[in-house]
Amino acid sequence: MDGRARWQVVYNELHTLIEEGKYAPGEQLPPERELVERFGFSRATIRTALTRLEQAGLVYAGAGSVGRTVRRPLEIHFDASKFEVGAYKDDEVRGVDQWLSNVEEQGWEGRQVVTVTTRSAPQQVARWLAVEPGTRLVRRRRVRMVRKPPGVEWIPVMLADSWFPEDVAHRKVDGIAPLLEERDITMPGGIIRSIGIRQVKFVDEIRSRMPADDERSLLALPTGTPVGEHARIGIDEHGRRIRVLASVFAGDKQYVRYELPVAQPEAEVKSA
Amino acid sequence: MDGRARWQVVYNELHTLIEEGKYAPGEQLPPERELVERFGFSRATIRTALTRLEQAGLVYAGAGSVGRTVRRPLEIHFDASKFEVGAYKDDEVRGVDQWLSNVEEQGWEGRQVVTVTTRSAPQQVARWLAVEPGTRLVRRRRVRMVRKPPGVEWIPVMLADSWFPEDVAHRKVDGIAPLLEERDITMPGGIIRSIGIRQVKFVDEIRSRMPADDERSLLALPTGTPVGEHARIGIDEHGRRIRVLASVFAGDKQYVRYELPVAQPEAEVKSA
DNA sequence: ACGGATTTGTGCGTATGTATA
DNA sequence: CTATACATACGCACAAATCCG
Repeated sequence: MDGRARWQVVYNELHTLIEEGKYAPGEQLPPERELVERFGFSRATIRTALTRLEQAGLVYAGAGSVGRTVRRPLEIHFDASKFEVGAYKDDEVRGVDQWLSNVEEQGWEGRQVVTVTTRSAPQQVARWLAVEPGTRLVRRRRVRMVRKPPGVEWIPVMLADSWFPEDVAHRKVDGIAPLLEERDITMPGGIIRSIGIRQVKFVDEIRSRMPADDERSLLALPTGTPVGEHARIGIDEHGRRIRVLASVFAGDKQYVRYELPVAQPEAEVKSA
Repeated sequence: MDGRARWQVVYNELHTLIEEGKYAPGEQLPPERELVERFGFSRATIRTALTRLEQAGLVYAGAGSVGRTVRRPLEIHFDASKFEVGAYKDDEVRGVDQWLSNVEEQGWEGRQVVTVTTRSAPQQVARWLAVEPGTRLVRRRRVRMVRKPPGVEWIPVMLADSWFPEDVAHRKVDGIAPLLEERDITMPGGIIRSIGIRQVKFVDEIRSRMPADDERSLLALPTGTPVGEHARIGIDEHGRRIRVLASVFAGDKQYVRYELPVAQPEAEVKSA
C-alpha cells in the first residue's frame, strides 16, 4: 500500500479517462476480466473501484452484455420560479400542463402517468402540511417521462406527488372532483383555483438525498444516484397549508432553477 | 437465494430497525462480527449490506473502534429567497453576514473561513458565467461551520465559492479591493454593491450530485453522502454575468428554502 | 425457441493493514 | 501496548441477465 489503496489507483485512472472523453458517454468500459489483467489486481479490488465509479454517477452497470456503460448527462431543468407563479399563461388557456411546457421549451417530448390513492401521511409530508403523522391524505402521483427524439424509449425523470387533505381533494367542480381523476387534467387558472382555493404563498424546500427503494425503481435509477427533492407547499389566505407538491428527480438528470428579480435598496422599482 | 439476495435481507432488517428507532441516531450498530453470527452469513455479505446502508445515508463508518453509527439529522435550512433579495436589511446596516443571520435565526452559532485565489474557470463555472472554460477568475471560498450549543466542535456544513471575473474582483472602494480580502467582510448594501455594481436579476440553479474528493474532505462527508449544489448567478443591468455563488452543502444536513408570493389573477384567465 | 458465450451479481473463506479507545 | 473494528486485498465458485447465432 503506497499511500493510496489499490482500488483508488484504478478509480482515478478510469475517472480521468472518462473525464477526458477517452471513454465517451454511451460507450462501454472494459469488462472486469480485462481490467484485472491490465492492472494486475484481483477482481474484488477492480470491483470496488468500479462500484465507487457507479456511486459517483459516472457509469452504470447491468449484468450480461450491457456491461458497464459511461453515463450520458441529460441536463433538463425545471423552472420553479415560473411554475405556477404567473408565467406560462398561454398554456393554461391551451390546456397544456406547465411541466410539459417547461420541458418542451427545452426540446424534449414529455408525458406523465397519473395515479391517485388515499394513504396516511408519512413523517415528512405531515411536517410540510402541518398535520399529525398518520392523517389520511390523498396522494396524486405523476410519473413524468421525457424522450428525444420522438420515437425512442421514454426516460422517467421525475416523480411528482401532490398531497392534499381529504376535504380539499374531494372538492368538486361541475360535478367531478378533478384532483381524484386519474388522468392528466388541466384547468384554466389551475386545478386548485378551479375548486375555489386561492394560494397566496408558496414555500419551497429543496434537498439532496439518497432515493428510497420505490423511487429507485420508478425512476430507474442506477445504484448510487442521489435524488433532488423539491417540495412546494401552497398556503391559502387563512394561512392553511392546502397541499404540498413533492417532486423527486434524478440528480444526474435534472436540476431546479429559479429566476429572482432583485429588490433595489433605495427608490428603485421592482422589475416584476 | 429466496427471491432476494442475502445482503438485501440484512439491509432491509437494519433499515427497518433504524427507521423504527431501535437503533437511534448517534447510537452504534452491532459490529460486523456480531451481525455475521446473528444472520449466519459471511462477513463479506454483511459488509455489502452495511455499505449500502452507508450509501443510503443511514449510517456512517470509521475505522477503529468507533464502529458504525446511525446518523443524526441536522436540518438547517437556508432561505434563498430572502438571501440578498431584500430581506435582512438591518443586518447589512449592522454589518452582519446574511448567512450568519440566517443560521442564527435557527438557533445555531455560525462561523466562516475565507480564502481567495485566482484560478482558471472549471467547466461548470464557465457555463454559469458564460465565459470560455479556462478563463482566469477569482475564487472567494468560504467554508461555513455551525455548532450548537456554543462550545462544542464546529461542524462544517457548507462550502460557498464565489467566482468573479478578474476586473470585477479587483474593483476598489476606499483604496482596498474587498473581494480580495481574506476575511469575513461585510458592507452596507452588500459587498458587490459597494464596488459599484448593481445586480438586477438572480438565476438560481439547484442540483443534487455526489461530492468531488476535495468537497468530501472539506465538508467531512462520510462516504455515500450526496451534496446539494445551489448556484446563484448575479446579472447586472447590461445583462452581464457578474458573479456566481456556488454553495455546496451536505444533503443530509441542510436544505434550501424559497418563499414565493403568488401573483393573483384579478380579472380573468391570467395566472395560477 | 433454444443454447452457448459473455459479463456482471452474489457469496464464501481467509489474511493483513490501520485507526482508535 | 493491546484489543477492537473497520478497510483492503486475494482466490474461488456459481447465479442471473443479456445478446447472438
